[in-house]
Amino acid sequence: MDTMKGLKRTHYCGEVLTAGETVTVGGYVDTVRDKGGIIFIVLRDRTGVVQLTFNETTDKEVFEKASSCHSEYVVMAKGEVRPRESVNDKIPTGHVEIFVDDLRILAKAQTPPFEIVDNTNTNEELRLKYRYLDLRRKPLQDNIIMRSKIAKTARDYFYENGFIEIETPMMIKSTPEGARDYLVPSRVHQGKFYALPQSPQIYKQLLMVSGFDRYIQLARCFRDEDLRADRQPEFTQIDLEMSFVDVEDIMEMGEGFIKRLFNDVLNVEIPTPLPRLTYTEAMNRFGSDKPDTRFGMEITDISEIVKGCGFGVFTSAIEAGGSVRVITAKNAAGTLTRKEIDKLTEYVRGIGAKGLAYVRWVEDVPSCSFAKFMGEGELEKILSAVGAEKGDVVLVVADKNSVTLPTLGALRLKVAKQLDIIPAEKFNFLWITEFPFFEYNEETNHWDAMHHPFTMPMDECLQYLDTAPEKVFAKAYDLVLNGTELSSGSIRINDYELQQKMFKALGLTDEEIEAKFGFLVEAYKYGAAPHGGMGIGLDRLAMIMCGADSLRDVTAFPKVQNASELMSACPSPVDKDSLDVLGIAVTAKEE
RNA sequence: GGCCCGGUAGUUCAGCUGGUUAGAACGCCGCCCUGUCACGGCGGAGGUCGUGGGUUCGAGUCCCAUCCGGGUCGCCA
Repeated sequence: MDTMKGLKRTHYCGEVLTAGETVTVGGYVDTVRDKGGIIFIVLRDRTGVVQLTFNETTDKEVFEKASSCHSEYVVMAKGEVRPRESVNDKIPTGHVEIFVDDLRILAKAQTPPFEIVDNTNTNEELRLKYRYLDLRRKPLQDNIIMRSKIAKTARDYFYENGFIEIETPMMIKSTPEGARDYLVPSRVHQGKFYALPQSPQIYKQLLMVSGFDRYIQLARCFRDEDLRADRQPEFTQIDLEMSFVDVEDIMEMGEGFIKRLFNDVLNVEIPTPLPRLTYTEAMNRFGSDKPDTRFGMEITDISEIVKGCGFGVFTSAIEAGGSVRVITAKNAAGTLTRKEIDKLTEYVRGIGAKGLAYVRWVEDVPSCSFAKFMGEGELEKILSAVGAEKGDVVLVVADKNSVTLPTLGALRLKVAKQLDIIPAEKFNFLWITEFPFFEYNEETNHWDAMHHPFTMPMDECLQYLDTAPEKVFAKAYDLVLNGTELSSGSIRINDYELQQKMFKALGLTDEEIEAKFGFLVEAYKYGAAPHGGMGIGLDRLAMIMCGADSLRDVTAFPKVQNASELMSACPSPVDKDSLDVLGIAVTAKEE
């Protein structure tokens, strides 16, 4: 093994080099092409690749060393840049090569368990076990580098707008509401626990009480809930809070950031102001509070048309206060065969609907699952109301609104994916505004806060707080990108009396308020400017900007579905002494 | 916790209604080759078929259980 004594790197592999200069590069051996009397080594670092050339007759010793190199060896090479005899147009450095006169093998490498190539189809499980090798691959390196650019742009933008970066604690008081907390046992206070923050919510509000006015943090957040492709148990939020502001001010700041970010990082122009939908409109048109607006297939309410028809499933849903709604999949009759529609029916049953009616218009006479209940001309009326034509498939759900809308919303996405009508290159941003403040919990029979309990109701709704919770809407706004919830924010209650009233409306007793949020409500007694903020999901933002399908592709060391990390095999048991110190006994079955 | 999909050389896969010695490609090893760049040529090694049971004369293949991974529903104020 060699040392790098006497060598100092002068260039990265991906840099465009000028013929004639002498350069020193370092990197990983990508491929060795041994032609006999001449050897080509492709050297790779995070910036790209460059070809090293060795000639047997020029320097036997260097040549021998080159021939002993294998994939993934770590080497440094010094030599003269020369134009190539045959140019490779496929790579940026393809017109030159480095004719090496000093080669150092700094580290040998075992053959990796999978090839380090850009387009791998190696099982992700194996790649995650050897994550450090997977991260050598260019697509992942590019993602991680783009994520870094996003973080830098966030800091640049918010610093320029007068924000102050402040770190809030990672070990905080557990407030067992919403998502499950990750708990950290205390050695000093046996039997007591810290929680890892689900977000810095309370602390950033307190920073406003303290008068910092504008706060920003790239905040690590933790939620002990099951994973999804777009959900990791630990994640990062671009978390901000501002004082002396109302809804418009924060949305404006958020939009400015998005515009700047996409321009700086992707060179994409995002037109502002971003489109807005109220929550109610989003639900009615798209069946979702995070609609993907890159395609149409909006929901139509046909209750008025079918309310007198002979189909009991429709009429009874309407009579019970629900509705009959449809989505129309254009030119889908070919893809959505009877068999496929049966699958969709199974799917909607799985998410709470009782069934799925359909019209599949493939022949001159549409085939309709409820045709025998339709009177003269009724089906035609429905089809014309929803703008259906030959070749289309109309999917119908009848139920209470809390079922029809989300079901059709989910169906809309599923069908669009099946039909492959979602344009991948679009970035459709959308604000969702005017969220209902309360959500009726049918299990507990009381009203829960839909956002969090510190959210300010809209000014004109304050009068209904005691009398009609369903009429209260919140100063809350979500930012949606291509059907993914990117950001969530609100104006907070800065008035002590009002906060007390909200807690009461949510059914919290004085004791509960004191135990959970005592220090926070106490703080508001000492005066706080009107304030609000938002938290932008950095991981999801990076995922979409990289065109990745999973957060794992933009997270250096991600967790898998059961929340373990395959490389280090955590979580793991700890020895008995460690538990004894904490006063903890494990009663659950060991894995 | 429920449902669906997957697990066969280092990797990606094939392997029929159960039937000789489980194949291919890439990778790896050896030899040859002075302009390759998906280098090429010749030769070679490499398999507890995720694991444990069961059915059978015989199991990669059928059955049961279990582990691991992915997706999804629940969950995510």
